[in-house]
Amino acid sequence: MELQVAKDKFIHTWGTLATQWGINRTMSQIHALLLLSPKSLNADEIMEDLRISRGNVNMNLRDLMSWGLIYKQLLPGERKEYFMAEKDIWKVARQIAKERRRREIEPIIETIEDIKKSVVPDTVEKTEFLKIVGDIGVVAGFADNTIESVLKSEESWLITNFLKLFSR
Amino acid sequence: MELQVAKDKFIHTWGTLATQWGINRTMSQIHALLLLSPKSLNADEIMEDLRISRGNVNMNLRDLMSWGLIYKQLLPGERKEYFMAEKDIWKVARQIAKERRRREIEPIIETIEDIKKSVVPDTVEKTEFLKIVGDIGVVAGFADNTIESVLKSEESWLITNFLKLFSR
DNA sequence: TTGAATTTTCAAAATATTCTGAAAGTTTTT
DNA sequence: AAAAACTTTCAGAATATTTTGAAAATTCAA
Repeated sequence: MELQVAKDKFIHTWGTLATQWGINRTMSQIHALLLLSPKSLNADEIMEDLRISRGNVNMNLRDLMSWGLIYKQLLPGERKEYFMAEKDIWKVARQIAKERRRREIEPIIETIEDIKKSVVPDTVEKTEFLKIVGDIGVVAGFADNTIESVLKSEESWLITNFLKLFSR
Repeated sequence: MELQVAKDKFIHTWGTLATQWGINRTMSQIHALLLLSPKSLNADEIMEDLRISRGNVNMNLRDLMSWGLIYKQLLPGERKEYFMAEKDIWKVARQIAKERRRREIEPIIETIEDIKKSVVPDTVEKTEFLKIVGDIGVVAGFADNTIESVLKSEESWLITNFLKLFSR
C-alpha cells in the first residue's frame, strides 16, 4: 500500500536526519511513528513495527517523555501502557527549542561563568583570554535571549493561531 | 601557570560540550585551541598540544575550514601551513548558524517536499498523513526564516557594532 | 630532475554509543 | 498470597564513530 511506503520512508529518513544532529536514531523513529499513528501504541506494537527490542523501546519512550514530545496514556480496561505523540507541531517545535536551549546553551554559560571567576586579569595574556571567553559568553547569552523571545512570541495566543492558519 | 590551566580547562570543556550536540570532540578542541592562541599554529604544534595524531589534526582542520571557522595562513619563508581561528565571535556564531541551518533544516525541507509530491490525498488516511508532514514542513520553514532574519539583522552594520560594544 | 619537507589518505585499531534479551522489579488480577 | 501481565534494568554484544600511523601524494628548493 502506497501510504505505508511513504510512512516508512518518512520514519526512516527522520531517523537518519536525527543522527546528523546528535539525536538517537531509534528515538526519532519512534517519535515519527507515533506522530504518524492515528491511535496510540503500546511497547509491543512499537517493537514489532520498528523491529527493535523491548529494552530499546522502553528507554527511548522514556527519553521522549523527558523531552515532552510524547505522553503516556492509560486506556480503561487495558493493562498495557499506550503512548501518543504531541500532534501540535508548534508545541513540538517549542519543546525541542526549549530542551536544546537547556542542554546546549545553558552549560556553555555556566562554564564561562566559572572560568571568568577563576582568572584574575593581571597580565595582558589573561586579559586577552578573558576577552575571548567573555565574547563567547555574550554570544551564548544573545542566542539564549533570541530563542527565548521567539518562544515567547510564538507562545502568545495571537501569533500561534495566526501561524496555524497556514498549517491546516 | 594559572592561565594555562584555565585554557586547558576551557579547551577540554568545550570539547566535551560539543559531543553533546553532535560535533566531533577533537574538532571543537582544535577550534578552542586556535581561538585562544595569540599566534597561528601549524599541524605539529596542534598535535603536540592536544596529543593527537597527524591524521586526526589534518582531517579536523579541513572540517573547520569547511565550516568557515578557521583560516589557513601561509607565512613567508615557512614551508608549513599555519592556521588561525576567526576571532570575531559574532562572525563565528553566524557561520555556525548558517552551517547548522544548511545541514539540519534544509534536508528536512527537501525530504518533506519529496514526500508531498509522492502521495496523492485521495483517502482520509493519506490526507491526515500529508497534514502532519506538511505541518512539519511549515515549522521547518518558520525556523529557517527565523534564523535567516536573525542572521540578516545581526549582519547589518548598525546592530553588529552596537552589540560589539558589550563584548569589549 | 631529485629528494627532502610537508600534507593527505585510508585500512585497521581504539573508543564510544546503541541495542539486545533475559532477569529482576512492579502492578494487577485471581 | 500466588500467579499472571506487564515494565524496567543492565551486562554484554553489536554497531558506529573516531583515531592512529604509516604509506602515498604533493609541494618546493636546489
